[in-house]
Amino acid sequence: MNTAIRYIELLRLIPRYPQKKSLFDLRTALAELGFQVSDRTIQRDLKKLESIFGLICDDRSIPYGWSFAKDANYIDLSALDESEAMFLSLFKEQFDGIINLKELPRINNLFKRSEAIVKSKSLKKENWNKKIRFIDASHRYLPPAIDEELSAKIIKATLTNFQILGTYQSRESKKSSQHIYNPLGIVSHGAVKRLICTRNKEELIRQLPIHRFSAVEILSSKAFVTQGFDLDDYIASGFLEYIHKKSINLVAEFHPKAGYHLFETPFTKNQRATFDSNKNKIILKAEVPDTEVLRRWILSFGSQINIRSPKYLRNIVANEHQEALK
Amino acid sequence: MNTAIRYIELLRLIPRYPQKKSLFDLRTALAELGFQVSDRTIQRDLKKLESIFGLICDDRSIPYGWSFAKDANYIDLSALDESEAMFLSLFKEQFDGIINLKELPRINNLFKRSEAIVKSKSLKKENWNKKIRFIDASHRYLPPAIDEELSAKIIKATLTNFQILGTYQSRESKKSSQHIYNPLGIVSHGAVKRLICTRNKEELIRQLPIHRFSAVEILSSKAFVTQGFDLDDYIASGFLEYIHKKSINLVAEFHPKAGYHLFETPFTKNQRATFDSNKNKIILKAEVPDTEVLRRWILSFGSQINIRSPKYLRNIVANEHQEALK
DNA sequence: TCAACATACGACATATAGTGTCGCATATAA
DNA sequence: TTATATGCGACACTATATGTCGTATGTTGA
Repeated sequence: MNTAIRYIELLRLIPRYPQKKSLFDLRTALAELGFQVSDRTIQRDLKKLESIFGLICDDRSIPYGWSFAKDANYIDLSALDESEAMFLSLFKEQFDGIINLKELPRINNLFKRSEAIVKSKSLKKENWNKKIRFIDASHRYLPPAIDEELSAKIIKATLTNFQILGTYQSRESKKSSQHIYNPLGIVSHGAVKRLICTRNKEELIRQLPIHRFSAVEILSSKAFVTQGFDLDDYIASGFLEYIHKKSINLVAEFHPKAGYHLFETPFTKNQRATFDSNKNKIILKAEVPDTEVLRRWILSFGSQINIRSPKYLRNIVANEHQEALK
Repeated sequence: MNTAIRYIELLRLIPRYPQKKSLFDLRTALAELGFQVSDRTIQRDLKKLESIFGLICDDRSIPYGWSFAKDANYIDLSALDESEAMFLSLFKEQFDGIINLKELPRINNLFKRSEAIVKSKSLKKENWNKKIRFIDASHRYLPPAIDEELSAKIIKATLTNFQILGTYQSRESKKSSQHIYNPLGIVSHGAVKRLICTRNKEELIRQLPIHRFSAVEILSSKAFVTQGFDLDDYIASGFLEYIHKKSINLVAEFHPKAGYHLFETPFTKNQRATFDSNKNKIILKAEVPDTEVLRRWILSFGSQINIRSPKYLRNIVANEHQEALK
C-alpha cells in the first residue's frame, strides 16, 4: 500500500522531457515526503513504471536521468515544473473572471498548485512573479455574480434535455416569477451566460441571462424541443448580438499609427491590409458581418478611421459622431 | 505492482462529488481495463485510498457511492466526467489561438482527453456539442504568428536572467539587425507579447514584440539588470499603453439601453451606477486611470454616452467626434 | 411485514510482491 | 590511475495483497 502511493508520488516528481531528474534527486524528494527507502528500491520502481507510464531513461551518462515522454498518456501525473507553473498562474491571471474555475476544478487545482510553486522561495528570490504581466487590450467588465450550483443545474438540464422549474427576475419588472422552461442551449457572451429556452408550452424562444435566476430545480420530465432549432443558426440570425447585415465588404482607411497593428494581429483571416504611401494611410479590406460589435470597433478608433465602403455604414458612423456632439 | 497501477486506474474512475460510483460500477470498469479482481479487493482498495486521496464514501444507502472530495489535493486524478469534458473542449475552442497550448502541455493533455469524450457516441447522440457556444463581446484580433521555440527561449532567458543574442526586425526598417539584449520582463498585451529589455550596455529600455524576432540564442552571460527597474512601475508609467492621467473621477451618462449592463457586469469594482428616472439616463461614477483603452471604450459607445466629468476628457471626446466628421 | 436477495466487512490461509543487503561491474571525476 | 559514485543481479526475509467464507446488515418487492 505504502508502495503504491510511493509510486504515485514518484511519478509526480518526474519532470517532462527534456528535463530530467537523477536517482539522487528523486530519492531526496521522496525522503522529504516521508518515503525513506533504499536506492535500490527506487531503481526498481522506475524500471517497473517505465513502460507503463511512458518514462524515458537517459542512460547516455551516469547518473541516469528520468523523465516523462512528451506524449505520454499519463503526462498529467508528471511533475509541475517551474516554467509551466509560471505560465499557468499567468494564464489564470489573464482569464480569471472570464472563465468559471468552479466549472473546471481540474484546471483550478492546477492553478492552485502553480501558485504554490510560483510563490515558493526559490522563485521569489529570482523575482519570477515580477517578470511577466498581462495587460488588457480592451476594457474588461467584471463578471456578474453567479450562484455556482444554480448555474451547474441549468447547464446539466440543458445537456441532458430535462425541463427546469426556475424563478427568474426579468430586466424590466422588479418582481420575479416562476415558470417551467425547456432549455435549448447556452450561449456565453462576454462575461454573461444566457440560457436559450422556451417557456413551458410556448413557442417563443427566449434568452435569459443565467445570473438573473434566483432558484432552479431540474424536473424529471423531458424538455420539449423546438422542432428544427439549431443553436448556430439562432446565433447567426442575430437575436443575441444584433447582426445588421450578414456580410459586407468593408473598406476602411487608418492613420498609420492606429492601423499598423493590422499587419501583425489581423482583423480577420480574409483581411487585405495595404499601405498607401501617397495618402500616408493604411487601407483595410475585409468581408465581415455588419454587427454591433463591428460598429463599436469602428467608433472606438474615433478620428483615426475613415470608412470608405459600404456607404450606408459610413453614413451611420458619421451620424453617430454628429449625434454624439450634441 | 499490478496493484499499484490498479490503484491509479481506480482513482481515475472515481468521479468528483456530488457524483458517485458504486462498487459494481467500479468493478465493471476495472474489469474492462483488464483488472479482474474480487469485489472484496476493490472494497479494500477504496478503504485504503480513502484517507490518503480524500475520497468520500456515501454510506447512507447501500450500495455505497464513492467520489472524490471537491477540494481533494489529488483531484487531478479523478475521472473526467462528461460535463467537465464538455466545458474543457468549449473552453479550448474559445481560447485556441490566444493561449499557447505548447506552453501548457498538461492543459493540452486535458483537452485531448476531453475531446475524446465529447466525440464519443453517447454525447454525439445527445448533441451536447451543439448546445453550448461562445460569442465574443468585443472584436478579437487574430494572434501574430509566433515561433514557439523562439518564444520559449526568450521567456526562459527572462526568467533566469540570461542575456539573449537576438535578430530583430524593427517596425520602421525593413532590414533586421542582431544585438545582445538584457531581458527585464515580458508583457502580454492583447494578442501581442513584448520583451521589455535593454540592448547590450545601453540604458534605454525597449519594448520589442516577440514575434518580430527571427532568431534567438540564450547566452551564458548573466543579464545586466537596470538598477531599480520594476515591471509594474514601468507599466504604470504608461510606456506600453498610453496612460494620460493616473486617476480621474469619471462621471458618464448612458442611454438606459446601452448602460443597463453596468448593473450586472460592472465597469470597475469601485463603480457607482444609478438610474436617473427624471432624465431617463444611467449615471456611472468611477475612479479610473485615463488611458487609451478608456478613451476607446468611451468612443465605442458613440452617441449613447455623455461624459460629464472631467471636463477636459469631455472636450477631447467631443473634439474626436468633430475630427471624425471631417 | 417478511422472505429473498444484495451488499459490506471481519477473519484466515495462502500467494505474491516488495525490501534491504551485499557484491560486482562499470562509469565518472580528480 | 585511483577513489568514488552509480547501476544492477541475486538472495533471504518481510510485508502486503488476495480469494474465500461466514455473518451481519440493508434493500426490495410481493
